[in-house]
Amino acid sequence: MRTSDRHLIRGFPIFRGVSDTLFERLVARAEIHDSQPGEVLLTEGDPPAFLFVLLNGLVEAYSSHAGVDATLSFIRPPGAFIVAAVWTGQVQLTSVRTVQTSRILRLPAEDVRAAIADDAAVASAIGLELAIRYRDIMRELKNQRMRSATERLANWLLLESEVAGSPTFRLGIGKGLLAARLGMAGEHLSRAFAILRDHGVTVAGNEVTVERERLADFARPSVLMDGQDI
Amino acid sequence: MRTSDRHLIRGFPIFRGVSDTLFERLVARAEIHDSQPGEVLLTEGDPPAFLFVLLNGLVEAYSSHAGVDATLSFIRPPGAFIVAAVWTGQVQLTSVRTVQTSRILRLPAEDVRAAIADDAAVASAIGLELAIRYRDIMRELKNQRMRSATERLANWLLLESEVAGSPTFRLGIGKGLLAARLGMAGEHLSRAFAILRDHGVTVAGNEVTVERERLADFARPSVLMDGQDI
DNA sequence: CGTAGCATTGATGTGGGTCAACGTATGTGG
DNA sequence: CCACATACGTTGACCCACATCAATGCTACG
Repeated sequence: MRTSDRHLIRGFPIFRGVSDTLFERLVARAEIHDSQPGEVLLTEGDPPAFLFVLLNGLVEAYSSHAGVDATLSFIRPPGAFIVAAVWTGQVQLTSVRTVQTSRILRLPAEDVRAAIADDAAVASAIGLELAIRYRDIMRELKNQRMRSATERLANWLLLESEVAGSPTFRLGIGKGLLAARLGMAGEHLSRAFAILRDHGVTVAGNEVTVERERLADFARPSVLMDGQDI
Repeated sequence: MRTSDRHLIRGFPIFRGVSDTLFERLVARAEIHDSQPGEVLLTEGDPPAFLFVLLNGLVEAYSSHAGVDATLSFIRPPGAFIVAAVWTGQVQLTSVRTVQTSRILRLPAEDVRAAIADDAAVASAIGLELAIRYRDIMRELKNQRMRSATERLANWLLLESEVAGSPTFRLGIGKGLLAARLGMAGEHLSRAFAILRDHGVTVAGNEVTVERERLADFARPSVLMDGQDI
């Protein structure tokens, strides 16, 4: 691994508070992998070979069962994925594929497990990442159980606009994928957008403009379901 | 805390590999609480005051939003709950209430956080618990997204029968609660049971008998969605 | 300028929610 | 021991969110 890469990743939350010695030990056999959209990084049912850290890009956790496909979550930098599988040593529950061109750090699972067992700072930092992932999925489950598809879209738009820091922004992803992410059919997404026209949303291709107040009245966002940790 | 209680909890997975010194430090300000069905143990939106460990009984994580209530998960012994909120120090995402008479250990959140920061064995053990919770919720999300309500019921019954080690067993909980747990209305649960009569399920009040093979043909269980970690 | 994706629109089907009525237990007090 | 109340489960009628299938439009790109 190049020194510049080493510098880049040293600052990642997954290494927060970790001593130089431990960092070197963790990174010794690590690899950085550049990945194109659509590349499958790991497959559900396999035992975890690496802990993955997303340096930049966007990645999708998904699953197939009995002919049904579902998108379960997106991971964005500086998040890590399959932390839980690495920690328990059990088989992975989801597959993961690249959505946007991404740069990914892979740490051999056994090295990670050894470091966790040895060092409180490592365990603490990776545990924090795991806790963030947990809360992410929990919010997703709540979102799924307690809101209609249109409400889910409304809250997604609200959050995107907030992250963009502007009422006008572009969807970073295709509408098909957005529909999957929100757990609805592509056709239904079109109709949901149509409904939201009455609640302060204007769509032009990939560009969306929202009147936040009006949309929020409809969406009823909640920090306990939207938002995101750190 | 009494010595007998101290002995009981010492063996719990959450303390696996933890030194006597750390154990004593963690337990110094801990309390054991006996709780009746229906008691609310903690409320979503509050900051975590304790890490909870379920010694015995059954407990339900749930949430309310905009007039909608949802049951999100059950925790059974020797599981812990709100691990993620304690780890991050952020507000709790769910409320938790007792379903069956339960005995619960409460460890002050700050003590837990301090111990995690200090000691790899503690961080490792509590992180493992968190990983198990993560995988639990992930399976639940998959279950929700990729199966119909009737399929969810079928797989629940299959799993219960397996845990009971017998094709005949009693539902440990009321049907109303079971419906909530499976994310469906009580009325629909009745109909789902009716459908499953054609697939090897016989119900008599609280007692269920399943022909496993036939039911499995319908339910199509998967270790990546059913089952449960340790 | 066709052809290959995507996205929208329309028609129709269905899983599952909701409301209401009706059982079926398990009490409780007369 | 019966009459009645309360809680819980079932059944039926109806409705709606959302899926599915099919046709059409839109943009892009060789």
